[in-house]
Amino acid sequence: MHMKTGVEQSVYAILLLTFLPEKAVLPGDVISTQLGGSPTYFQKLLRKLVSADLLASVPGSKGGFRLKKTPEEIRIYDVYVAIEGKQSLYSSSGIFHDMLNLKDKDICLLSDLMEEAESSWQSILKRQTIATLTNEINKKCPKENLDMLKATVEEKMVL
Amino acid sequence: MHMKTGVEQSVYAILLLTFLPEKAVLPGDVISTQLGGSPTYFQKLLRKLVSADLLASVPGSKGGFRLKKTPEEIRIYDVYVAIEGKQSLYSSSGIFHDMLNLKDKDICLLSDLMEEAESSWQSILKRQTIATLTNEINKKCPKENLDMLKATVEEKMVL
DNA sequence: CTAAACGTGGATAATGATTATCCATATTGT
DNA sequence: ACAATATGGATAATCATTATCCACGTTTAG
Repeated sequence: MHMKTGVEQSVYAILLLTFLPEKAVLPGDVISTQLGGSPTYFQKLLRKLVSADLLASVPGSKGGFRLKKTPEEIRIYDVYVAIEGKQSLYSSSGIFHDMLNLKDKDICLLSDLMEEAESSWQSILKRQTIATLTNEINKKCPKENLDMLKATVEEKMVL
Repeated sequence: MHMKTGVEQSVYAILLLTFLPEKAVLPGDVISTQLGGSPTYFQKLLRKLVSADLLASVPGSKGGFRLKKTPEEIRIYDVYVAIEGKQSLYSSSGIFHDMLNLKDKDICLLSDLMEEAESSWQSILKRQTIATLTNEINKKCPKENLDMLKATVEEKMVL
């Protein structure tokens, strides 16, 4: 049981896009080379973020991706759902049914507990947004490195 | 990201063992046929539960498994850890480091949030024990089926 | 109007984790 | 001694995740 690395990659990709000025756009290749993952898989991730309405995409030459919502509106939970889907962490395999020879196939002793645990987990992920992460960047990393990153984004962006 | 089915199987295996009288023991094969999983894999699961000190095992003819703790002492969380291990749901892939060219490889914007979410999730799983599940059995399943299960256990147990 | 740069979508392969099987060994009861 | 059982290791099968490739549509530049 482990969270997909795609969630982390997506969060940082979105973070990168927060440095774009209004209406500018960043090509997928630039994003993936900056973050260092596989370029083709990154396109798939970005695609999911577009489907989830977190990013907007512009096709064609001078195309790329930009935020569709403000950093304040994008919760970490939204990114998680965009990549992992809405399926819950736990789902009964029907073993309780087998053990007791029950007629009702959906009875499960654990489901209530697991749902409660998961929603407790989710509530934390709903509390923080991309905006809160950008605030923490300054505390966690030297200004120098951050400025270098911003410079790269401004250099590579289009429009 | 999905919980292993082994966790659910283990919980129900333990539940089954709560029906054993003191000092009696149930062979692994009986457990797996009653729950309907793969027998050999079930042995592996039971093994992990023994290592985690939740079950005691008796080798040899007339051997098998029994609880090593009372149902009140076995938290769902303990079963989870026994099967899935102590590794956390999230672990940074170091992508933040790559993105910003940092020297310190362990900086990650998400780790605090994820740890908080996970510990919130765990706290729910620590609240309920096998004993609380046995209490709920009576509400969720007809007495008839439960009695049949208990009869089977008494028939198949040894010692 | 053509070419180049980009995103889209589908098919499919590579990788890795989980589940399952097999076998040799040790231990206990009859 | 033999049968039944747990143990532990090696390994295979299965499945989800990650990665690659290619054909296609759209936009911009020349």
